[in-house]
Amino acid sequence: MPYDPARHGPRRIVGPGFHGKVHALVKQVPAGCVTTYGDVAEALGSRRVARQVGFAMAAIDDASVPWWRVVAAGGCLAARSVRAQVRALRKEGVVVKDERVQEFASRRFTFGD
DNA sequence: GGTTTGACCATAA
DNA sequence: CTTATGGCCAAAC
Repeated sequence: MPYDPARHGPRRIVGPGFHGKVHALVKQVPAGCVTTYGDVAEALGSRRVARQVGFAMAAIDDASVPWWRVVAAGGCLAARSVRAQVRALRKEGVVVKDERVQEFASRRFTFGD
């Protein structure tokens, strides 16, 4: 039985601890730049929580978090709606080709480094 | 409180 | 290039 908001209530937009941190970091990414799940994970402590970062992104149901600036390692797009992500990125001047961010290295945004 | 599930990543073959 | 595998862990159920 899938999740039914009508009966189980709304999902937490800004979840506890982990989600909150992920969202906060993603909001720090300036327009025209991209970051990776791994980088966000590393900023949170371990690269290995990259999955959870993705999970946190999936929980986003709000436009306040620029989720489209988060891509997979190597500049690959891995969002659920790659189409929408490409559109959003190109709108900000990011060149995307074949689900790959061009000039990824220079467009990459790092948090603590 | 155990099981399932994920928008991942690095490594190996 | 592809496929397989292990790892890690929060949140949902």
